[in-house]
Amino acid sequence: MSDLLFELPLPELFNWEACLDYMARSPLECLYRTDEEGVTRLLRGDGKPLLIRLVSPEPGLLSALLLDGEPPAEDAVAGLARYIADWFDLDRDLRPFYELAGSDHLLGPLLERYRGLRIVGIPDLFEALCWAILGQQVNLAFAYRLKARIAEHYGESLLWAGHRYHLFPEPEALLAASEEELCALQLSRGKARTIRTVAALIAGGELSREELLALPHPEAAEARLTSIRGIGPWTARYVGMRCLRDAGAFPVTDVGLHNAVRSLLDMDRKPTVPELTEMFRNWRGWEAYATFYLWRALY
DNA sequence: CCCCAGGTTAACG
DNA sequence: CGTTAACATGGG
Repeated sequence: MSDLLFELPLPELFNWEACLDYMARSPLECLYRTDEEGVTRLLRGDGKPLLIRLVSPEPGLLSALLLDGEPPAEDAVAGLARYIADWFDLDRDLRPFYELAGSDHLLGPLLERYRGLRIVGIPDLFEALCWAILGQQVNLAFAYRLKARIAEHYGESLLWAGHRYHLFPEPEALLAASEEELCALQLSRGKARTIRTVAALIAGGELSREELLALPHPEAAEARLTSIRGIGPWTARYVGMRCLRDAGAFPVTDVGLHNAVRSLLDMDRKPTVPELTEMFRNWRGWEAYATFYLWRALY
C-alpha cells in the first residue's frame, strides 16, 4: 500500500536533496530514515500512528505517501500538511537572506554549496525542547543515543519492512516515568528533572507552541522558556530556531557555531561572543539561517 | 589523566 | 556584579 495523501508546492530556493543530505548526517537518528529519494517517519494522525513517506517526484513538488496506517480524515490530513510545511519551513521566502548574505565571504560560498537548504525544523514543542535539553553540553553522538533510548522506552513504534519507526513520546509518557528511571537511561539528574518539568507544563496546558507563537515578540518566548529551570538562553534560542520558526533566533554561545566559524575562517582559536555578534550584525533577522548554514558546513 | 562536547545552575568572592 | 565547579558520558 502506498496511497498519495497530499502534495505540497515547494517555494523558490528550496532544495529537497540538500534537506535530505542534512537529515542523513547522523546514522544515530531514530525518528526518521532517509534514503536517496526521500524520508520516512511515523507521525500521529487522528491519534493512530501513520507511516508517512515524503518524496519530490518533480521539481517544485513534495508528495506525502501513506505507507501504513488507517487513511486519516480530512482535517487530520490538513494537520499533517501543516506539520510537513513546518518541518521544512516551506512558508518562508528565503530570497531576502540570499540577497543579504550571498556576497559575504563567509556565508556566500555556503549559500552556493547548500543552495535551497531549509532549516529542518522540529515542529513538536515537546520533542524540540527535549532534543535541546538532551543536547546541552554533551557531544551530539551521545545526545542521539539518549534520544533513541527515550524513544525506544516510552514512544509508540511500528515495525515496517524490516525497520522500526518511533514516535517521540508524549509528555504524559515521560511524566509516568520517574526521574530515577530516566537517569537509568544515563540522563544527568538535571536533564531528567528539566524534561519532566517541561512534560508537566505541557501536559497541564501551561506551556504550548501556540501560546509561545502568540506572544508579541520572540524575546517574550525566550523569556518564558528561560523562566523554566534547566532552560537557558541557548536552549530557548535553539527551540526558537527549530520549532518556533524564528529566523532571527541566534544561539550565539553555541560551541558548534564557534567551531564552524573557527574552522571556516582558519582561526587559531574560537571566536568570542562579541566577535560573533559583530560578524552577524549584517544578517539581522536571519541569524538562525546563518547559524544553520554554518553548522551544515561543519558536520 | 586531561580537555572538549550543539549548557545551566548554584555557590562562591 | 564575574568566576567556577558539578553534572554524565564518550572520544581524542
